[in-house]
Amino acid sequence: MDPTLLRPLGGKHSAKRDRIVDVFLRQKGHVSADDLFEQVRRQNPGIGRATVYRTLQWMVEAGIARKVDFGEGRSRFEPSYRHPRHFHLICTTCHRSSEFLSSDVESLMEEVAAARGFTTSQSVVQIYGTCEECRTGKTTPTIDGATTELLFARDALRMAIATERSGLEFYTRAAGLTKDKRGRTVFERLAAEEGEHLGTLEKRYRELVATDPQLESRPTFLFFKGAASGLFASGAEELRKGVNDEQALLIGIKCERGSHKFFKRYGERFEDSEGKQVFLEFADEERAHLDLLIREYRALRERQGRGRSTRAGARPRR
Amino acid sequence: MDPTLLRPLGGKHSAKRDRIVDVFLRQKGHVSADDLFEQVRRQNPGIGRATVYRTLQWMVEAGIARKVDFGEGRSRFEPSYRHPRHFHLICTTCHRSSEFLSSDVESLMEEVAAARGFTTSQSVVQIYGTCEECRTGKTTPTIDGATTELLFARDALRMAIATERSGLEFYTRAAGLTKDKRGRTVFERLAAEEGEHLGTLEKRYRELVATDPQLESRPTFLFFKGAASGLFASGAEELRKGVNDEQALLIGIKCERGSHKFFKRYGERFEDSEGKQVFLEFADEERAHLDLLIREYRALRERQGRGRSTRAGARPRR
DNA sequence: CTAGGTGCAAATAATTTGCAGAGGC
DNA sequence: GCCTCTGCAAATTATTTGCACCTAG
Repeated sequence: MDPTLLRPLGGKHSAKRDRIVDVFLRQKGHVSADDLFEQVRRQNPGIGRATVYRTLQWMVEAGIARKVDFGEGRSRFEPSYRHPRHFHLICTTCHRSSEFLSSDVESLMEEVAAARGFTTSQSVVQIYGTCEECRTGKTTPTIDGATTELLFARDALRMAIATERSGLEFYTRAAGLTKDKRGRTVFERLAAEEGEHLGTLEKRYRELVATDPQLESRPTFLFFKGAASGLFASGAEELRKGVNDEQALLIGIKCERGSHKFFKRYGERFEDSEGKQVFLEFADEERAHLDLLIREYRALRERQGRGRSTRAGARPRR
Repeated sequence: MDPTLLRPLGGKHSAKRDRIVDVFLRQKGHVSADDLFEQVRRQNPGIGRATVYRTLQWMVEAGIARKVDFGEGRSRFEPSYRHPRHFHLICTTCHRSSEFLSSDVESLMEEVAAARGFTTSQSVVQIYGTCEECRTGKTTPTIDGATTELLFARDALRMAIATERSGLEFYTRAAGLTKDKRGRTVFERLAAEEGEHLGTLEKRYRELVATDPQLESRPTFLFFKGAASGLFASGAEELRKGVNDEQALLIGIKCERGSHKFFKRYGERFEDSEGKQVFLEFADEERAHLDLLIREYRALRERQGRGRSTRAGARPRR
């Protein structure tokens, strides 16, 4: 995680190397070795080109930097500590590249690698083609390094909001449906908490958007069809079909499991430490919800005299 | 599709260029420009290095070749006419690479590109890490260019067999379950046809495996979680829960739709023209099954006096 | 006849290396 | 003091280009 932990790997400390690393980490987009050399040179004459190359090489080995190839005949580098794996759409006409993140692609790649007994250290996804602008002449807002962190935050928040919104709907509906009084109280409590989360997230979202008026109109950065977005929504859908108390609990358990995973996964990737904290906190709370629902489910079954048995609750966490 | 169609693009014919293209297309793995130059030189002295470079450049533009970068400081090339998009697992220790294909990754990438208004010409997925062999010392069969087509056929057949097998189970079970005589006949007929398909596919599979005794033990090449593999299987599962005639038809419709799509998609990619034909033929037949089921579904509803209405059948094809 | 293809050798461009000296531990 | 880092310049490597010549259409 922390790049400084990796730094000592290669040998002795050196002021010059530290300067290079420093300049590099401040970089926004993708630098070529020579770009970096010039930048370093400007602030710090007396550093040789070879040292920059050597340091770059060492940073890649140490996992601080990632080498990317846009097919221009020279390599470019990017700091790797942010989004361990983001991908590139590369326009072969204007030679600009825009980034995106896709959890779905990531997890599929993990599966494939695992199936082949391959231990992944890093993955590259590059899609070459023609960008909208080059094809139609219409200007589209570009995504440069500077904005990716904002976009990440924006999209993660959007998804979180969608999740909480449908969570709220789900629990409200479930509370209305549940006959058992105790169960109803649980659902009401959860609804209240989701509502609170929703408020927090929406506030953060508004604040974020306020920092950059164009932010909302920029294209999607984070693609994620999995767990989060549709989870509670489809749960609410199921409720509409009519279910009994027990089924409602089971659906809730499934949803919270996904929800917890979502907040955990993206919380860890947040760069903005405040945002990260919010997400990780929520992850914990969703976990607590999950446990609550599981307890409730067990209690229900026990009251029904069926005891703990066949399904769910059997693996309360993973 | 056919590379020869693209050949005239760049200008005049030239015997030398043709020689280079020829040697290149015969290549199995990933050649570097210099590798190719030497190969060409061997058979055909008097061809200059520059010409090889120029031809390679031109082949990439024309779509005959694909440039891949394994981070060795030089480019490698592969013929692109086979599998438009396959991906690489690259071992950073032994520097060997093995290929795989994943429909799921492909379709996700298509979605992302489309969402950004990006027209894709080619995509690169490279996963760097350590292969099983380098990590454990155990030797694993490698996949070289020579075997990918066989592996593709093997995996496509395996999936097809699994599909047909569960299709057979599904229809047999459905026939047993259906009360209506006419409906039963339909299911029986479909069961018979799936059984026949299954026979054909198993025969092809046996023949294929006979050509290379090690084929079965090689690792998976084609990863595909989507539509096909689990479709009928989950359909059969649903049947077990108990459904009425109408529901059985609806499930069948869903399954056939996926099945048709599967055979179509992979049929198109088959290199072996006989295998291709089988798949495409099956795709047509599955389509016919689909139409039959839809007709049957409508008839059923009409007999029940409910007429054509709300769901399914509304969009018989897409 | 002429635009484009080709060989060779020279040029370029990115990156690496040899070596003498500097600096951290 | 020793081992590693560093700057500089020279070397190496992959790829491109200039130019005179050749060849298909």
